[in-house]
Amino acid sequence: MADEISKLYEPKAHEKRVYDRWLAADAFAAVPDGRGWDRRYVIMMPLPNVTGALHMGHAMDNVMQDLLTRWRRMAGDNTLWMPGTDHAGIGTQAVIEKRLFELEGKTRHDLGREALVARIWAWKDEYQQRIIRQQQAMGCSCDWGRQRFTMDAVCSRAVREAFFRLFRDGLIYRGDRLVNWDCQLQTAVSDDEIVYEKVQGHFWHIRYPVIDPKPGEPEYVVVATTRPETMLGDTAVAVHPDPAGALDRQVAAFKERLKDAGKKERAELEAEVKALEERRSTHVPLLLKLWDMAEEGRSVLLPLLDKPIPLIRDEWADPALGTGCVKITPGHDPNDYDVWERHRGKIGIVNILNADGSLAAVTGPYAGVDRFEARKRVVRDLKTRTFPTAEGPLPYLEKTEDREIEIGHSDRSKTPIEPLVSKQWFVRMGDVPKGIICGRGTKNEFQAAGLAQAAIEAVDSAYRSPSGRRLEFAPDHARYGGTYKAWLAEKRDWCISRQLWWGHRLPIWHAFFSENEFPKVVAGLPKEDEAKVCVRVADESGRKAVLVCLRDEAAELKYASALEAAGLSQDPDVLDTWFSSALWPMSTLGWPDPATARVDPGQRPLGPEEGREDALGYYYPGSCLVTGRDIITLWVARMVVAGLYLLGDVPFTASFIHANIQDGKGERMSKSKGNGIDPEDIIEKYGADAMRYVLCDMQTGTQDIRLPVQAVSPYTGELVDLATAKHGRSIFTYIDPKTGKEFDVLGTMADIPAAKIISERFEIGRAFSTKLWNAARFMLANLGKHEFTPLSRSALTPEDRWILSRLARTVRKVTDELEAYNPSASLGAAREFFWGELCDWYLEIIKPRMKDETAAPVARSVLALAFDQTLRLFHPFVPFITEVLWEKLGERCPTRGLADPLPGADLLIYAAWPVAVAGWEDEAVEADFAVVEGVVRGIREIRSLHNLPPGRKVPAVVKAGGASAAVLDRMRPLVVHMAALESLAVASDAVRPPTAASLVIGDMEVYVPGLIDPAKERERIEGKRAKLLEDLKKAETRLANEGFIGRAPAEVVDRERLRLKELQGQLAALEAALKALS
RNA sequence: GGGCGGUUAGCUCAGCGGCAGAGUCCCGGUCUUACACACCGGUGGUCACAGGUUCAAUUCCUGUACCGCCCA
Repeated sequence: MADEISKLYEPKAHEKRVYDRWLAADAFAAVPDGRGWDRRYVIMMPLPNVTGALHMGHAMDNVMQDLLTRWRRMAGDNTLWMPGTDHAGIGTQAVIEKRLFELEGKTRHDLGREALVARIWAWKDEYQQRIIRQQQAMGCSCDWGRQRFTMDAVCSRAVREAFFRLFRDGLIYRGDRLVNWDCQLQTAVSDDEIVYEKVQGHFWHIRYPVIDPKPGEPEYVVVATTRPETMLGDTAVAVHPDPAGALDRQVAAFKERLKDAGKKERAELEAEVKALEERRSTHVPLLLKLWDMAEEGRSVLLPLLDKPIPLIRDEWADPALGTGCVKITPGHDPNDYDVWERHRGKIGIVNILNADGSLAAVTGPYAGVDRFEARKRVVRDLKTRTFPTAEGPLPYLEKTEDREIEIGHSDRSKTPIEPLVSKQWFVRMGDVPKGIICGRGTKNEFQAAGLAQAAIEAVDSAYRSPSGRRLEFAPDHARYGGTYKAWLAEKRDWCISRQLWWGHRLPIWHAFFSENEFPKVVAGLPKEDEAKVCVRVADESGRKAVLVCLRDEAAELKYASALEAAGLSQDPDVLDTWFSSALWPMSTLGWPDPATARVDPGQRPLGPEEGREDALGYYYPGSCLVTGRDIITLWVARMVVAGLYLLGDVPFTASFIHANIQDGKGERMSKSKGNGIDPEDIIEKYGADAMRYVLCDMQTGTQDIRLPVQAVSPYTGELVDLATAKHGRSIFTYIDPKTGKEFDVLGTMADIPAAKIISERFEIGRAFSTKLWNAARFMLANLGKHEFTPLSRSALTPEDRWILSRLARTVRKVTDELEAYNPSASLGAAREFFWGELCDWYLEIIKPRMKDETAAPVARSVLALAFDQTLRLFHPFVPFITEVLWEKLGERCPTRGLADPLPGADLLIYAAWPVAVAGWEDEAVEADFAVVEGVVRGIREIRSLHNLPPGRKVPAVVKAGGASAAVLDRMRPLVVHMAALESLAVASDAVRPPTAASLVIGDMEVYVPGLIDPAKERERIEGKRAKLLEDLKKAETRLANEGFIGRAPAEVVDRERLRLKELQGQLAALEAALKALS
C-alpha cells in the first residue's frame, strides 16, 4: 500500500536499480528488424572528447538526445542511439604534454612517440569510463553494445578507406601553404582553434634604403609593421598600382555614406574625406614615383640582412594607410602570401622560423634565437644601425607608435600563433573541373561539382538525395541553414594534417627524387595492385615527389618495407580529429564493410545476422543530429560532405540545434573557466530526473540559456552566488562571505579547499519529482487492487469526461511540440495537465467520491487511466521516477483503459506512446467546467480576502440563468466541495443578501453572505472597477474609431462590441454592489 | 571590420499585429487525512531607446545603445 512509500522521492534509492533493470532487459539495444525506413530512428551521439569529463553543456546535449530517443522508441520506431567518444587529437595530447611537463619536467621528445601515445591511451581509458558513468547517471539510453571510439579498429579502418578514396579521386593533395603554427605544441592548428585577443602593441616604422637612387627619387621608403622580426622574411615592398584612383574611390565611398549619415557620424566622415583629399597631394606624388621605379624593376635594400628586394605593384598596398607602401612577408602573413601568389616567380617566399619558434638559418645573425628575443634584437638593431643619405647617416627605425593589435592565440596551448609556410595535406573542397562522383559504387551514385557544393545543395528546399532525402535544421532552418551554407560557400580547402603523435597517421609514403632517379623509382612501385595502392607523382616546389597511399593494413604489411627500401618514408603527421569525426555516422556502423568490421569482444556484430540487414544498410542514413550552434561548421557540414561523397546520401535528415548554457553573467559555461557544473554533482544533490526536467524546461528555442551558478561553501555548506561573490587571489578563487575564507572552484589549488559548483535552479526539478511522487502515492492508495472493467462514456461523470478531454488535448500538444523540437513547450503542456488539472482539480474533486463505494470504481478506472498516460508522457523527460511508479502502478492495477485495455508493457521504457483519442475531446464539458472553475475561484478569492479558514464552511448564492444555472445545478456538489461551502443556491432572480461579499463572473454574480468586512470588500470592488473602467475606455475608444470599424476584420469588430457589452454589464453589477455596501 | 541572434515581471524565459504570460522570487492565509520540495489567494511590466508603416505595434520596418555567438 501507499503507506510503504515515503513522503519524499529519494532518487538515490532508485536510479541505479532502474538503470540496471533497463540494461538487464537490453532495453537500449538496437537490432535491425522488419520495420521500414519510416519506422527507424537513429541518433549519432556528438561524440564527447576524452580530454576531460562532461559538463552541463554536454548534459544538455545528451538529455536532448535521450528525450528524442525515448520518445521515438515508445512511439514504435526501431531506435538506435549510437554512443562513443572522440580522441580529440590536439586537445588530448596537449593535456598530457602539459601534465608531463608540470609533473615530471619532461617534453614529449624526452619520452618518444610510442611512450607518449601509450600514456594518452591510459588517459583515454580513464576518461572514457568517467564519461560513460556520467552518461549512465543521466539515464542515457544509448546502445552501449555498439560503443565506438574514433581510434578503435572499426573507425580506424573507415578513416583509412576514406583517405584512400579521396586520394585516389585527386581530392587530397599536399601543398606549401601558410598555416597557423603553434610553436609550443609544434603543430599546425585550424582557424577554428585560434582565439583572438586585443593587446597593447606597437607599430614600428622602418626605413628601407633605395638601391642606387637617381636624382629626384627618394633615398628610402618607409614601411610599418606590428611584428618587426618578420622583416627578416621580407621579399618585396609593394606600392598600389593606381594610388590616385584608389584614393578617389575611397573618397567617393565616404561621400556616398555622408548622404544619409547622422549628425555624429557626419562629422567623422567629413574628417575622413578631408584627410584623404589632403593625401592626394602629400602622398600620391611619391607613390607615383615609386610606381615608376617598380616598373623599372628597381629594388630596395632589406636592412640588417643587406639583401636587395624588389619594389612591386600590388593592390594590397593601401595608399590611404601609413606611407602607402607595405612590406611583403609571404612566409608569415596571409595577406602577403596572397601577394606572393599573384607575383609567383617574381618574388620569393622565405620561412624565417623553425618548428619550435626559434629563428631559422636564413636569418643569419639571428639564427637560433627565440622569436620573442629576436623581436627585441631586431628592434634594437634597427634603432642603432644607420645607413648613409645625402643629409648624413639615418637609423633604420624611423619611429614607434603605440597601437592596439589583435593577436591570435592557440586555443590549446594559449601561446601566440605564428603564420608560416609549411607542407600540409588538404582536402579539396572547391569545385573541380570535371566534377566529382558521390557515392561511387553505391545505388546512390551521383555527380557533383565538388565536395562543398554537394553539401551546400543538400539543405535547399528543393533538394532530394538519390534516396529522396534532404537535411533540415531545427528549430530555425533559415538561420542555421544560412550559417552552414555561408561557411561551406567559402569552399576553402581543409587542412587535414596535424604534426602530432596522437591520432590517425597518414597512410602515405613519400620521397623527393631527382629527375634521373625518378623513372626508376616509379617503375619499381607495386603497380600491379591498383585496388590497394595508389601512386601519385607531383611537382612540389620544383622538385619531383612520389606519393604512395596504401589502402589498408594488409597492403601496408605487404608493401611498406619495399617502399621504405626504395627510399620512401611514411609521413609522420596524423589526421585532423574532425576527419575521423566526419565519418562517424558511417564508421560506427561498420563502413566500408560491416560484415568484416572488427568490433570488440562482446559487442553487437555489425554484419548481416540471421537474414537481417547489416547495421550500415539498416541504420544509414540516420535521423537527427543533436548539437550546439558552434558545431554546425566544425562538424555537421563535414559529416554531410563525407556522407554524400562516400555513400551518396546525407548522414541524417534533421539537425536539432539546441541552446548553449551560460552562467549567471552570460558567460559560456566551461570547466576551465571555473563556472562549469559537473552533472554528477547535480544528480547527487537533486537527482537525475530533476536535472533533466530543468534542462528540458530551459530548452525553449534558439536562445542561449543563463543558468546562475553557486558554489557550495566548503566551510559552511551554504550556497555562494558566483555572479556577486568577491574573488580571492585569482579569478578561480572566491571569498566565502560568511567566514571570509577563500575557496577554489577549479579544484586545482593545493592549499585552498575546493568548492562544488551547482545551481539552485535545479530545485524546480526536485520539486516536480516530489509532486509526481506524492500524487502517485495518493493515486495508488486510492486505487487499491483495481481490476479493469470496460466502461462506456455514459458511465462517466462530468469531471471524468473533463479530465479525459484535457488528457486527449495534452497528448496531442505534447507530441506536436516534440515533433517541432520544442522540449520546453512539450514538457510545459504535460506539466499543466498533470499539476494544474489532474492534481489541482481532478484529484481534489474525486476525494468525496472515493469514500462512496458505488461511485468510486468509475473514478478509479479514470484515475488509473490518467495516471498511466501521465507516466508515459513524462517518461522521456524524467525516465527514472516514471519507471519506478510504472512498476508500482502495474502491481496494483495491471490493466488500464476505458472501453478497451491499453497496450501494456513490463517496462515503461518500451511502453507505447499515448495516442490522442479524438472521442474524448469534449468542448461542451470543458465549457461547463470553465463556469464551475470561475465560480470556485471567485469564492476562494472572497474567502482569502476575508480570512475565512479552509475549515470554515459558508453558504453561497449565485445569481445566474440559462446554461450557467443548469451547469451549476448539475455540478452543485462539486462546487460545494471545491469552494468549501455549506450550501449553494442558484437562481436567476437571486437577491443580494445584505452585507454580502459579491463578485461578478461573466454574466453571473456570486454572493457570500455575512462575515464580511465592508471596508475591505469595498476596496476590492473599487480595485476591480478601476481596472474595468480602463478596459471599458479602451474598448469605447476603439469602437469610436471609424478606421477600426471600417478597416478591421468584421470578426474582430464584433468581438470587440460583444466585449464592450459584457464589460458594461459587469460594471453595472459592481456599482450595484458598491451601492449596497455603503 | 563582416554576418547572425538577443534586450518582455526582482531572476530565468515564453509570446511575435487585435485584453501582457509561465516558472521562480516576494507578500498574505493554510500543517484541509498525497504532497509545506505543498495548497489557496495576491502584488509586481513605459515589452531597451528613437523614428516609421498600420484602423491597431511588445509583435512588422529603419536607426541607436548595450549583450552574446560565429567569421575575418
